[in-house]
Order: sequence, then C-alpha cells, then structure tokens
Amino acid sequence: MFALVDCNNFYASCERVFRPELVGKPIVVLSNNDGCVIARSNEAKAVGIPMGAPAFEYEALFEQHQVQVFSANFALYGDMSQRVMSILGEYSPDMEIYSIDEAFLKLSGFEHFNLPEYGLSMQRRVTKWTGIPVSVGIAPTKALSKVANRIAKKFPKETNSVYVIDSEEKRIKALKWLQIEDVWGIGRQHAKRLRLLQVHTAYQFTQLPDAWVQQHMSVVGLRLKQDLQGMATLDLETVQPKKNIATTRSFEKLYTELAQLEERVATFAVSCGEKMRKQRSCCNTIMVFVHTNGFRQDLPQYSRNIVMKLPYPTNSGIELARFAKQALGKIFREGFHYKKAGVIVMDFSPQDQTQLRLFENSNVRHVPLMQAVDRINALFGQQKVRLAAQDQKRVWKMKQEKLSPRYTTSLNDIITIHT
DNA sequence: TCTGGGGTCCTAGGACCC
DNA sequence: TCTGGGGTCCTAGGACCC
Repeated sequence: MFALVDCNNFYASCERVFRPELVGKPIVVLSNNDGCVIARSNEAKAVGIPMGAPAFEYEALFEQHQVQVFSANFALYGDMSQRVMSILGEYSPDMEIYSIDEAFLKLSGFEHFNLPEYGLSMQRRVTKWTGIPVSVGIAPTKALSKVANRIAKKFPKETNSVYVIDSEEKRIKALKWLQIEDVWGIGRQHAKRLRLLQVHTAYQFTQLPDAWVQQHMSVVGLRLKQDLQGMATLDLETVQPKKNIATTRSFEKLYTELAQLEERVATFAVSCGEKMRKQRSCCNTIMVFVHTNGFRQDLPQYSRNIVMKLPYPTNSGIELARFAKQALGKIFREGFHYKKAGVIVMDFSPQDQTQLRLFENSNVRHVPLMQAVDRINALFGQQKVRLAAQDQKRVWKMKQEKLSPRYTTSLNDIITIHT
C-alpha cells in the first residue's frame, strides 16, 4: 500500500499558522512580483478566485470579500515543508518527497496495521505539531492513493481527512466518481481528447484498450492506466540530481538597454552556479533567453534563446556570468521592451570527475573561492558577496508588498507573544 | 500599469555510423 | 519491378507535474 499525504492549500495554510485570526477567512498568496494567485484558502476558492488569476484583475473582488493577500514567502514555506516532511518520515522507512507540500509513503510490511488509524495518526500529528492541515489517501498504488487523497480532501467531515481504498468496490466507486481531468497524469490536452470520446471518468479511462492508450498517450499513459487498475506500476522515485537548473524572472518594469539585462542575467547565472554546487554538478551547456511582454499588443514582440556549449564544464559563478553575458550579447536587439529573461544550465557532469581539456580548463582557483563565497553568503545572507557585474546598488527589487515575516528562519522576524 | 517559476519524460524524425 | 539491416545521437515538440 501507498499513502499520499498532501497539505491543504499549503502556502495559505503556512500564512495562517502565525496569523490564527485568519482561520475561516479568505486568503490568497501571490507569485513573484505579486503577479498571479498561486494559492487560495477554501474560502477564497468559494468566492470564485481561480488559480493563476492576475492579481490586478481581481482587486475589486479581494476588496469586496475582505480577502487577505500575501506575497509569496518561500523562506517560510520551505521551512514549514521540512517540518511536515520530518514528521512524515517517522511513519515509513520509504518516503518520496514529491513536492513542497506532498509526500508518498510506501507501506510495505504494514499489512497488520490498521491503516485508517495509521493515516489518522499522521494527519493529527502533523496538524498538531506544525499547524498545517493535511489530507491522507491510502491505496494499493500511487495513482490510487492520489485518488483516495482527493476524496479525503473533498469530504473532510465524512472521512476525517483520511481515506483508504482497500477493496475492489471502493476502487471502482472512487474511479467512477473522479472526473477525467482530475486524474493525476491527465492534463488539459488528454482530458479534452478523452471527453470527445465520451470518456468522462477515471473508471471509463481504465476501460479503454491498452493499444489505444499506448498509441495516443505513450507508455506513460499506459502505466497510469494499469496503476489505476490496481497493478502497482509506479514505484517510489529516489532523489536524483537535477538534469537542468534554471533561474528566470519577470521584471517589475520593462528594460530597453543591454546593460540592464546584463546585470540581471549575470545574477541569474550566479544563482544557477550556487544551485549546481549544492548538487555537486558542473554544466557543459548554458542557455540564455529574453522576451518582451506578450500581453502588450501595443509593443513590438521579440523572443529568443541561445544555447551555448561551454569550452569546459564549470559551476563557477564568475565564469557562468561571463558566458551568460556573451550569450546575451548575441541575442539582444535594440528597440524592444524586455519583460523577462532567464538562464538555464544543462548537460551536467559530476563536479569531482570533470574531464580536463587540452587547451582550456576551468580556473581551479575558483573552486575554493566559490566555497568561501557560499559559506559567507550562508552566514550573512544571500548575495552578501557578489560580482561587480551584478547589481551593485540593488536597483531592482521584486514587488513584494504583502510579504509576511520569516517567522521560522530569521531571528529578527521571530514572533512575539504578549502574556 | 500590473499577467510566476520551476521541473520531468516520451516520441518522431533526421543525420550519421558500420 | 526490384533497392539491407542494424545501430546511436541529437533536436524539436508535445505532454505532464507542483
């Protein structure tokens, strides 16, 4: 059996832990630059705020329903996630942290446990120890545990937020209840196509011939179908080093000059270097892209990326910034208003076994230098030490007008209790 | 005026090898 | 009228997840 434990409205719930007066009130959390809604409490969903809603279009509705609006506070969410995961880790030796707010637990060898009770224990302990409400779905396969979780979330009162699919009757009933677009692994495109074929529920999907599923949805679709039928095709996945690492941002205003973009792109490259060093990878290829604001129909549009093969593998921020600037120079065009840029590094080789080149090699002195930079920045805050090519005066700043304190990760922000 | 930021996997087709 | 049989690597595009 597998359990899927998923935090309810995670970002909104994190904000609520330290603002208990907001329990029962509508809350939304916005993306970077306070752009779109990326999390909603149940109350916010109920007043009709969709996922991804542009904040500026919904200001009136926020006002009307007294919606509490927060800028994304990833320092807080990341820390709360770790707390939740460390509690869940006690419940099984095999856990896959699937995303910031959910984890699969493999329950092999738990045959003699009372699973509904076990799930309830997880649910209660996480809520009690962290303040984050969670839902638990337990079933014979991963895909079915997702289904069970959805039921637990949809009917919290009837299920106590824990649902177990442990019989053929329950499995079929659950699949007949689940709409096709709500199936894990079936996105918009496949759902549309399946609807046209009169496949409206997860159950009907499991009745399709294997050959059709394989032809139109590849082996990924076929595995999903079998998993939903109760044959455990998907197993826990172990943590693998990432194959690509990206740092990309939309800008708070439109840029027209190369120098402005260079400064930002250098910062993105440095950030990619930091992320690579954390997993001890060096990249052999770097991609830089820029584009204008696609929503602005009054301005000419331009969008381009460039892939640059590096002469040697590196994870030095200094070298990455230099290459990224070179690449940017090749795709930058005068006369456009740029809204977004990014750096993506790929084609990794392990840091400790890079192949030396005959003529050009990464500067070995950067290795201890980057270690020192990482340690200083870890101690004194991000970007305390940075390149001259990066923003010196910090001229740009992400729009974060509704940022909550970093209650759990910054001593200055620690909560005060008056007694 | 304002519209997010990360990731993964699979397939088909072309270029190339012997 | 007929025109081999096996591979690999790379890229673009399409789908999906949170």
